[in-house]
Amino acid sequence: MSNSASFDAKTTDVPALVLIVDDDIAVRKSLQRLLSSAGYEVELFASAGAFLQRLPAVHAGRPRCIVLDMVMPELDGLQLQDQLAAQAHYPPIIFLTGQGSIPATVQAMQQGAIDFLEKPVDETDLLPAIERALSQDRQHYRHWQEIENLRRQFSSLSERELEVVRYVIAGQRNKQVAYQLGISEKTVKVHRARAVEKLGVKSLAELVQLAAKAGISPLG
Amino acid sequence: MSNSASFDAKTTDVPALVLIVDDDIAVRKSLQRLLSSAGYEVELFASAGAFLQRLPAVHAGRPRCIVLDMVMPELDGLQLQDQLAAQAHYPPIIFLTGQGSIPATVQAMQQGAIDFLEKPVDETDLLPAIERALSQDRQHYRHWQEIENLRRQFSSLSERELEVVRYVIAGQRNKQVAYQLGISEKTVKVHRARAVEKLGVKSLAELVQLAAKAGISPLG
DNA sequence: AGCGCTATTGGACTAAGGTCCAATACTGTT
DNA sequence: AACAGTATTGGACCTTAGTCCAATAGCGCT
Repeated sequence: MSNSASFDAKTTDVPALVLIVDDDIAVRKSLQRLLSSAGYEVELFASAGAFLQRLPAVHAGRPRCIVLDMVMPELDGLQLQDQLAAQAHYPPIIFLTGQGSIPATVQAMQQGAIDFLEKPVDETDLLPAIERALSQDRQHYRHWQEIENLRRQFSSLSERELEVVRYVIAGQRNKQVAYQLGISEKTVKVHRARAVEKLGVKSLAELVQLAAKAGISPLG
Repeated sequence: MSNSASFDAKTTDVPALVLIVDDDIAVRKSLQRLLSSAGYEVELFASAGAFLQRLPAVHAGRPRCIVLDMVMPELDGLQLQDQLAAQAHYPPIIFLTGQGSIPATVQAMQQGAIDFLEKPVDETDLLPAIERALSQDRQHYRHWQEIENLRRQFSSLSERELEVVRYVIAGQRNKQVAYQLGISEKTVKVHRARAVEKLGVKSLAELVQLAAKAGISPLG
């Protein structure tokens, strides 16, 4: 009836998920042991390709991060990072590397990696890095969720109502809006009142701020 | 002109300024030669302390960046970066290092360095890094300047006027504002009109958006 | 055809905002 | 003491905005 599957995955206490991508099975197993015993849920991937297949199913409603090997056959770590950066919300990345170079480190960090560690990795380095990554993911998710909720509210407006709102938040008078839309001022008032009611705001000031947060651009 | 074809300092207005901090005089001279011939204005500093003394006089109105040696006696590069991070607008930092370690690289990048290069540095690495740094500085400066202009506009309001504005952008009616301030509604109208005139806005919507940009927090 | 949603308009009325006018009082400066 | 700036208030008047009420028309769906 209404819109599609609206998941209100209330981030109660979902266990954090660490996604490990490394072509060396010994490394995977070792990391899994370490991170599992530290209380994280862990998934292992032997290649970037396998990881990319799984990623769409990894729900964003729980804290996640990626522990990513730098050198791998086919897609290497930096290339995978590129792929991820192309999409909207991807988990924070912690790079691991056997013989890391400074240029590679710099590039990874410039592209947004949250940390870059050398193998063999010590847990006193890895665990804090994981926590920072998860913390960032939580924060990003909360922010993204807030925006999404706003978008959902605005999508409950009819086309006309939204149109009116866009003029109103641009500072136009009802009369001007009516003229621009070729309708009567009365109608504008109705749409405006409906919009205000649907969005649950109590003043024009609130409406303007809400629209700004939701990224609704003014018209006129 | 002939040897640095693609990376001349193409600052349309003010010449860009590169601040070089290195305890090795040979490095300083070499960088000065390279960057001067590339069209940048250059200042040299033999220590972090000397640099910090000079910094307050470096005007933010021109594009600037810092080329910073990692290892130095007394304050080293990372410590200087810490010092700088404490203050409001500091120039983007490009690190140089003789024998860099990956942890140091990561730390520098996490703290906001724009690049991290190894000595001896090649100009095909350094010049693009400088341009990125200057570009970022220009952008930050424009943003900072915009905020400052807004703050200046708002500081032209009287205390009372600003107070009224803070209530108004919170969505309060004139009547409510009058009650909260213990003055009459008429007076609120006057202050409000004055504020709107001083700020050069034509509607409440604009006022709200302007105040939000300037970081004016609502009241009530 | 009937139902529900959306868009549209009108009248009458109240509340609020904006704009003219003019006035008093306190402050700090010259 | 005279002056400029700010804060304050009032009245009269007009323009907007918001709120009741009620109504018509198109659209897709059952």
